[in-house]
Amino acid sequence: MSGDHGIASDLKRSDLAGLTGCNLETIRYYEGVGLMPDPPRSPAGHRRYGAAHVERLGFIMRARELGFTMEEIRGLLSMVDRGSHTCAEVEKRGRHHLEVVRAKIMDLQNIEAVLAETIAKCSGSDSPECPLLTVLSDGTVGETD
Amino acid sequence: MSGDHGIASDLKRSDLAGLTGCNLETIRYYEGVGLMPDPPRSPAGHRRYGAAHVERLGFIMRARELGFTMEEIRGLLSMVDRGSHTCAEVEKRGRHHLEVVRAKIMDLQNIEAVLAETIAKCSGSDSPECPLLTVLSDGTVGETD
DNA sequence: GATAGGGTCTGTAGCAACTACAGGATCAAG
DNA sequence: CTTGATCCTGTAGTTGCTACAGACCCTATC
Repeated sequence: MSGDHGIASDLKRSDLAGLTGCNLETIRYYEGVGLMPDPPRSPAGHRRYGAAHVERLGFIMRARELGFTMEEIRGLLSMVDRGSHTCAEVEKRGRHHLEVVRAKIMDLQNIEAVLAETIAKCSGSDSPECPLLTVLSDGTVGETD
Repeated sequence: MSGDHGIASDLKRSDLAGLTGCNLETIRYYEGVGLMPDPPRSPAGHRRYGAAHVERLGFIMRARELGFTMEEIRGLLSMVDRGSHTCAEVEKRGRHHLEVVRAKIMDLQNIEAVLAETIAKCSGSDSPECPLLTVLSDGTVGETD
């Protein structure tokens, strides 16, 4: 029981990438912008990662998958790093992000409705007349005559 | 009846921006990337726009509002410019874009579901225990015990 | 006619969030 | 000991703009 017992230690950058599914270069990028800590180096200067890095990168990747921005992730991580996080604060940020996601969904649903409605009127013929081009040219949506 | 009869001619860049709602700098950007043609210039080199520019910029802006990429818009515009467009081809591209939009909506809806479900379990207390942090740390979604 | 203030011109840098090189050092296998 | 894979660094490219700096120019007022 001396801390690391061989689960994941002394990993190269490619190992970390392989384990997490993260792009190799992205790891370096995350280090550069301060989301990932600068890892210890081998005598020759090669990065060596441990289990903590795997976890932290996993956290970042899952947060990205949920659409959190880098700034939001930076905020969450620094709270956790300082040990100053509370469920209330995390929930607040999560709810804010949820609002953003819902707003994006609504934007896209509006787009989808206009596109679907317009395309439905397309003849699919070789004529240059096209409802979609009309919408783009005139901004006339959903006007049948 | 000599072509332009004063509806919109000899516009400055700021006029075009004001008429269309487009950002001033964005107009120059669209010219730079070839979506908008290089306009005629006044003797001093200032851009002068006409009704055709207003229309084309409107087309571009409406296409952007519908989420078309610059490349897609470039394609649509060059078809129209060449007069080689058919409703069938435009519809095809529209349908492709619609698929992309729908895929984005589904991605976001997945995110929304995970976020909403997770946040619903938050206590909102000052405890450091937080379902959202757990999901981000472990990737455990929707597992109650 | 001079001047003050705006608008316009160009080129360039910045944003998010990566991704992809180039050119060199190093490691691991045979 | 050599070869090829991997690693290192720095930098440029991506998408779609936006914003600035520093130099012009235009218009109105006195």
